[in-house]
Amino acid sequence: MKPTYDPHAVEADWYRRWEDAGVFRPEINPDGEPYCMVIPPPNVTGSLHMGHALNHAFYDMIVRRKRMQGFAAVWVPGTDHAGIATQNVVEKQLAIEGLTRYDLGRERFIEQVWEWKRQYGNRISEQMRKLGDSCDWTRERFTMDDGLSAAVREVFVRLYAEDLVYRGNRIINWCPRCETALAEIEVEYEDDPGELVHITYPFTDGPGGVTVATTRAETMLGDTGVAVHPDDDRYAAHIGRTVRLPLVGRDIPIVADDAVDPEFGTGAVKVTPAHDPTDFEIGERHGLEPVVIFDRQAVVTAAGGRFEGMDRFSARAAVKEALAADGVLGDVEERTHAVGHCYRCSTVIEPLLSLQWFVRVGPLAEPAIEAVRAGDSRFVPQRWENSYFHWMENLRDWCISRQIWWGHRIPAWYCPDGHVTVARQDPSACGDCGSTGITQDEDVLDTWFSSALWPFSTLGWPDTTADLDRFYPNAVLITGFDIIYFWVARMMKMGLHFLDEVPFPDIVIHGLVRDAEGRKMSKSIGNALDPLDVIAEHGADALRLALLQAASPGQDVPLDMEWIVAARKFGNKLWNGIRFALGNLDGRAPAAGEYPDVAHPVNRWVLARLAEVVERYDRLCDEYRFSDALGLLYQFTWSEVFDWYVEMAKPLLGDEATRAETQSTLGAVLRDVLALFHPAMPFITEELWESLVGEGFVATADWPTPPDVSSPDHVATFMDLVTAIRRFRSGHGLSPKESFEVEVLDPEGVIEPWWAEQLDALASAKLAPIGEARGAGYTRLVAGPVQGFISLEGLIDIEAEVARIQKAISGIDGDLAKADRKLANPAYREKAPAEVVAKEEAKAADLRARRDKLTAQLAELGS
RNA sequence: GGGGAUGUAGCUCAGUUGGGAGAGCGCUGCCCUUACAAGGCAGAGGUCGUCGGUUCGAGCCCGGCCGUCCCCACCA
Repeated sequence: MKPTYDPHAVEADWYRRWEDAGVFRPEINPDGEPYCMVIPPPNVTGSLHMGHALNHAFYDMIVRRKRMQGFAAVWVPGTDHAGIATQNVVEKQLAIEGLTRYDLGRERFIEQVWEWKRQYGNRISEQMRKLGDSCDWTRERFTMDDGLSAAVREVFVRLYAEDLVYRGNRIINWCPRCETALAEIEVEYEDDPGELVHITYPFTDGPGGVTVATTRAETMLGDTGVAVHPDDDRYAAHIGRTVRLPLVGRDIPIVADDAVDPEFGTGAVKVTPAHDPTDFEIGERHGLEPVVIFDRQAVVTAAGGRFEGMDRFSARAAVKEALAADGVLGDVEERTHAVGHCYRCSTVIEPLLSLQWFVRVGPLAEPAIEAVRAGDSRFVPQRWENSYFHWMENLRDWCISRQIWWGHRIPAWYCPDGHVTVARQDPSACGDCGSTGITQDEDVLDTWFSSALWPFSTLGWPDTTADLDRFYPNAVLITGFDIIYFWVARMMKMGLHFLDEVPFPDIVIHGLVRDAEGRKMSKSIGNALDPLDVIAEHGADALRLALLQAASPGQDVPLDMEWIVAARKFGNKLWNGIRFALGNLDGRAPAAGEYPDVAHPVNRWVLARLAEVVERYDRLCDEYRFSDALGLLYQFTWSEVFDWYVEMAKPLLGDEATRAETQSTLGAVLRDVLALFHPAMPFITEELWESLVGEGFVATADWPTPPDVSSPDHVATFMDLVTAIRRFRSGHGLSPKESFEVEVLDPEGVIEPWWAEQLDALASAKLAPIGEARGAGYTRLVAGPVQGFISLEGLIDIEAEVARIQKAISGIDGDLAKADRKLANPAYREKAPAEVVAKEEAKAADLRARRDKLTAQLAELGS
């Protein structure tokens, strides 16, 4: 074995070996309880980023542990066709050749996208292999494959039959660049600078007029009314009158509507039903006709008269200019306001009246809310439930049609008479009138429509498959809070509606990966760490461990290269710890699950600690507290196993009487450490397992369940003495090589023969038993059950010793004062539990005794 | 305008039934002790944002204030 851990060498080959052996298939534990997780499907165009790395680290931590625990555990991988995103990528590629998708036509364009998918679509799965993600690739799915497309169609048809899917003319969010409708949630609002423009609309039946305020002057071309609040005294007299729309010349009525806020602007609102959701509703209530003035690229149409052909921003300037020329333009004040942007391309959204398909979400949301209230699904951390409830209770219907080509085409056909046929199989004639002149809806479904079915469509639904039967509901879903609404809520709705069961009982929410300064990692800031670069430099194990340790439940994850370097150093530590063991074991470590019967206190101590650690580690993992779990294991491994146990094992290995049991103990402990770390650091642990255990994969080894060994309590006393001696040495600048004689008083008979050998090895100190406490000329090291004294003869630095003791005294004074104050309080004695009081009394007595001894010592030192 | 999170060591963060303040990194000193200098040993460093309340006892529970961040909402 090489003396330095090299992640590249270690990570090169294991993935293939695991996959070849079928380790990642649930069939490897044929009798195990099912435990299924489905991956949040990455976009097929995607490349692995830190968010994936974090999410996958959680998933893999869970699935690898469950597999070792004997579950028929499976992590189902797959990718999402990502409608708009993928279409954009391919369109950009075409643009290089000077082509648009219209040049190719629908059929050839889609074929082009499939071609792209064939060529680049498995990039991300290759990257996942580098991360070590233990997915069952034999079950890999794609949201546009035949099975999932069938599921999509089945759901659409059934929802339509139940009147939960409908087609309607509504104001939707339109992206003029993508040329498609978007759902509410796909719009990102930002506070952008803008201006509030005042325009006066003159009365048609007399002098004067009404002044309205707007941030979108150009939409006045589509105004068909002016609205005021019914209780607004300023306008009460004008309700029912008409004004003449400047530039256009249309006569439009003044109506009264509750939706108007009298406090805002002038209290009078121009109403543009075709281009504003609120205005649309006002228009419906008052019979104001919508006038559409923008086309699909947000260019003014013929309805805009002389402004036809201008895009909306040019039109805004031109309209203002024209209004000013007409003398009806009033104050223009600067004002920031929330402007919607497309979440895919950031283009400013245009609210537009158009005919779209919608999901009626109210009836679907109810059971999904109830399921979380009833605890059928729980969020971890729980506080996300509030957001979930708030969201679900305020849903608007979900616009699911998209005017793009890449996606599941809506299975609806129209005949010349306006009948709609929705069918599982492509029909050849209208379902109502039998007309054969039918045409299919041009639109495709929102990508999230298919994502919502993912927990069961991947398992074969609507067919009744063995996998569906076994693996639905899934065990747990892990995701970032940013897609709770996009995805989690919708899976809940669809899962409950079509399978009558929540898709997963546990929903674990994690944060975003941020840089060392706490900024969101993004390509534009240039602060994004590329997981593949990190893996290339430090290995996937280091990346995974760093992410898992840094990720407190539900919190954002600040990630600095230093964390990764530290994690890699831990890998090196592990590597060398095993190297030591291999040099000292005669054969291999005991097989998984085997523990030696041990007699020596040091060996018993480490096994007892191991048992405690495993128990706590398991509990933390079951609560999805991986950061705490790994922190615990890391601490145990480095500080206790390596820093203490391995050092204490050295003399034991050299002694014929203790050699064999110490070899077994060391082997068993390190073997279990490897197993416990495996879900977090799969590669290095597998490599080391091969050397140390030499049998099977750690990936399929039994999860450690160490025996309940009673812990010898005087090992801790011994460790205290060692530390005290080292501290004394360090405080006096004494060489580590210079041997000490430590005189020990042992009234309780705690000291055993092994102390002498160990003390020599760990602290270069010799034990000299004494009958009574030393006084003048000595200094006291420890004052527990065992007291240790060192002769000050020949000790140069008396001053340092005085300082050391004084510091110790002042430290004790603080604690003692606090304890005394507490004990002097009658209310405390009365109300605090007896054991707490007793503990406090013992503490005070101990502090007092130590203080007295130190004071006496100080006197003896002549100060 | 609602809702949520957060404020603990120089930095990033733990601290879950309220009962003697922790980790990692950084920093200081000593040490190349044959598993590991990507290491070992020892150490310094905190009025737990602030004010008040509950309690025998508060980093933890309650309220006010200050700071930072996020989400939601039809401010035209």
